[in-house]
Amino acid sequence: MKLSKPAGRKLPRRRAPQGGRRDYHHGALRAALVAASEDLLLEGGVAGFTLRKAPRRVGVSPSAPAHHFGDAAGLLSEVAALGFEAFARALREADERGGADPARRLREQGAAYVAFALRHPARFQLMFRRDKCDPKHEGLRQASSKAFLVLEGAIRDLAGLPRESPLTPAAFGALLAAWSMVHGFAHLALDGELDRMAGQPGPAPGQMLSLMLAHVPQEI
Amino acid sequence: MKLSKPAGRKLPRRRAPQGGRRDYHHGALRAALVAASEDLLLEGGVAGFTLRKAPRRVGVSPSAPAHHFGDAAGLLSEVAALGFEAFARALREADERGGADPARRLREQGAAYVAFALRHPARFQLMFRRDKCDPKHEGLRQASSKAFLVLEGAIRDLAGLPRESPLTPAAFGALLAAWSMVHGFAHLALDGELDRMAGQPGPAPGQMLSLMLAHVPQEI
DNA sequence: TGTACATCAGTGAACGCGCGTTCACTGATGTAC
DNA sequence: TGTACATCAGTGAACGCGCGTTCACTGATGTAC
Repeated sequence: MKLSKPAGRKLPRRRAPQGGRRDYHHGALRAALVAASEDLLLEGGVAGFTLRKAPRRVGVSPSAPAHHFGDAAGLLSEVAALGFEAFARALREADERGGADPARRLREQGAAYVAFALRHPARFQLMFRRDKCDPKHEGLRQASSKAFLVLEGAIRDLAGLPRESPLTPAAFGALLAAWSMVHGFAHLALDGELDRMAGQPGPAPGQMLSLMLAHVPQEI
Repeated sequence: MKLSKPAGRKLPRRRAPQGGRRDYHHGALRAALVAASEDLLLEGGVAGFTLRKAPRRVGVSPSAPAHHFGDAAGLLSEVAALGFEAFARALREADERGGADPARRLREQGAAYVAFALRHPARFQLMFRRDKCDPKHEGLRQASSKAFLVLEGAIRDLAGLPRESPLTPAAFGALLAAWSMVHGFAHLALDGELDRMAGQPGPAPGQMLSLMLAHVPQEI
């Protein structure tokens, strides 16, 4: 029988806000579940996440997450939204590093895009797996559109278009080219295709990115 | 109790090679399992495939696939290898449509790359999920490298490099830019990002591709 | 041409596992008076 | 300031399910003599 629990391995599972007292209430369970989910994603990708593992990691019962998030999509949407917030921040910082030159801003954003994907592969993977998320999650929708607007801003300035006007077809093409390029590079790198290519004589993976970024649109 | 099977719903599960006789031996089980797996991938993506569903579809016992493929990775590797064969064929045909102009060949390949991904989303998804495949599968290795060489060929001709020489850094950058661009576009399209973008005023998804392909490297 | 036997191809019941979800419950917290 | 009570937050056992894998088995096929 496997019904008895493994003895003596109980980690202190809740924070004790004052002194050593154990609380029935966790106090910050919502945030703790999000953090645990990020760890799970990092370790096993989207497929490695389950709605049981996250509470287990926090030391809480399997039914606890339902209280805060409903189901898996609810929890993952929260994680993805936080990912997009950080992503948008990274893109904005890169954009500022580009100074007054829109072409340089675009290249800096491209480098930051790939860097984010490689530094946070789990977040990145999840962020573009909307099928795992709740399409009605407002925070996710807003955060992702925030990130997109940073890219669109640089394209707009490169094309000399004012903020409100619709994009011209040429500007649209440049936006798609830039976005697709860095997005594809990130995927190829994460899927191991670039390592496989590096078996042949050629530049090291680290140099590949800057060689490619030379082809980000310079003018519109 | 659920032990009894649903009555009267047994499809004829094996081919009867001569007349109506039912064989104990399937005759073409290997191919049938591969075909069933492709259907499963199409319906539910990589996550929708299981090693039990494929034989169930063919009308064969759950332990049958082990005989031919060992495990899930073995079966999926076969599917991925066939996918890469078809992919390489599509790229080669596109390359030929480009005639004597290497830049045009590259653009045609780009269009074919995306078209293949959108027409065979399940195959495409699996082909770049090597974690689901057996890294030692020889057919898969060869088929994928065959596809890659079609792309490399056009880049080489665009740069005026002979077949055997290593790629120059500039040629490498162009190769990465072209590949990443179409690969990223395919992913963005399959993940629904382009549809989401199409909510705003802008070109229709069908036009997006050709607007982007204008940015495929034209010279090296 | 016939027969014995090895090998091949597939069966089907059984295993233990982790999953998502449900359910009646209980301990802690906040609020009204 | 004290008390009653509603609400909130989390428990833990139980459910039915589909999964991958194992196992002894058996029917069909191919080969040697």
